[in-house]
Amino acid sequence: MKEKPDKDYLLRKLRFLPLPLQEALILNGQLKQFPAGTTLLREGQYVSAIPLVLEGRLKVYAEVEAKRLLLYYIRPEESCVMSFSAVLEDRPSSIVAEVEEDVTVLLLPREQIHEWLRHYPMLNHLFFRQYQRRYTELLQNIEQVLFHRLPDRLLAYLNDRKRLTGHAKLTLTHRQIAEDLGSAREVITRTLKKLETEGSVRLLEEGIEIL
Amino acid sequence: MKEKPDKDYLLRKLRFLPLPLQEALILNGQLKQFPAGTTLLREGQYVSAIPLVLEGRLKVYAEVEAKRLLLYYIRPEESCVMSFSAVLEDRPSSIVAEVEEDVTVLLLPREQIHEWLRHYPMLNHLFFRQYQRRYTELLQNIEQVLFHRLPDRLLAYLNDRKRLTGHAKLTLTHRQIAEDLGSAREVITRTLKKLETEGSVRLLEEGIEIL
DNA sequence: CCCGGGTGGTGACTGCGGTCACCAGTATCG
DNA sequence: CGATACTGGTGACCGCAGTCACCACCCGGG
Repeated sequence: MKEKPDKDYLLRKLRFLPLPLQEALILNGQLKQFPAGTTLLREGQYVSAIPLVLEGRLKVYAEVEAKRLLLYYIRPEESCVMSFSAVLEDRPSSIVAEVEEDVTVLLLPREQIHEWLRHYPMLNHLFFRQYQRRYTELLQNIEQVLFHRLPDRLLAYLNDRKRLTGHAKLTLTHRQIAEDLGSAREVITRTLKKLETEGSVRLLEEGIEIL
Repeated sequence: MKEKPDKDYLLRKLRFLPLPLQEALILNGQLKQFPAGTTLLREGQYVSAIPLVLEGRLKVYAEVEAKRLLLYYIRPEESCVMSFSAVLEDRPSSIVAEVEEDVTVLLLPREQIHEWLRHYPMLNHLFFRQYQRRYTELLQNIEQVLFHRLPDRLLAYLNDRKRLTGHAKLTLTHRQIAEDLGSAREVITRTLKKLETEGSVRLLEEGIEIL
């Protein structure tokens, strides 16, 4: 029975949940930290725990034959719906999760999940909301891909990043952007130039400024 | 208090659910039928009930500026996740639902849903599975759109239809296919020809045969 | 009967964006 | 110091697929 020094931290981070659920999660969850750049989950892997992000940010991709498409970000108080399905259906993951900003996650062991879902309506509700959010996000994404041209998609992406980071100046390489959008580096360069002449962005040495 | 003559029918169709839940659904649900071609739900509409399909088939589209993309089908014992979110979050629908084969649906009033979700773990589980299924379907869809060419997408679509209807001969117009794939009629004609020369399909007067 | 609506079929054009090849600038490291 | 490996930048090319403008059918209704 080792005393958990993290308990105060956890209690603070889990305040958005009802108390009995907090206790259960703290007792059975596993607190972990990962530095930016870590790949938490690869395609085809099985998942043994559902991650609940407390701090930092994860990026989730679909990956097909070395090509990637950014699906969504996981921010504090959020979780990963793909891991839900992997756990609830016991199927391998079809996505890739990477750490974008150093994260602290609470790993919820799959054994207890079903029971918790029954006992704590709040957790159930949280999971539902997650599914619903991710679904509409994915839907918007597919609409972007199918019905909008690259300039629009790129601008939408940049605005997302702006909201996400809180900065109007983004320090992203063209290559990174290309990967997130499933496009090519040169194409992004060209398109950014185009957006600049249109006055939507300004290209600086330090990064891209959204106007 | 009118006697429900549909009760036997409903009991038969709801056998996949536990008995108390069956009773609750039968008591409060509304049985409805719609002929093929009916549009049940338009973009921007609010939803007041969650449809549970008992017979027939619905088609669900995303619609953006007169362009469509087929998202999924709803078959017996299934429901519509977009209506979940519309009900649970009280937001307007962003999709279109059409009847493809005459359907019988049981409409579950939104007022009771939350309570049922709490009281009947089975319903809760059913909803989760629905979300999960739709999510992976949508994911596959987006991968198709982004990473695969039209011939592949078309072939995948045709094989879906084959599984769905059970017939290897499909009676679809090129226009219908184009709408489902968010493409254009002429393009589908061309691509079908290409698939025929490759030996993947055979074009007959009565329809398309999948080989 | 013709007319209007639906089918499928085809050729020509076009543009988006992915690919290739290459260049220059900068930073890091042995 | 040169070697290497990142970055962004650019011009040429080209293929997929969306669009336009047709045509030939076939069918049902007035």
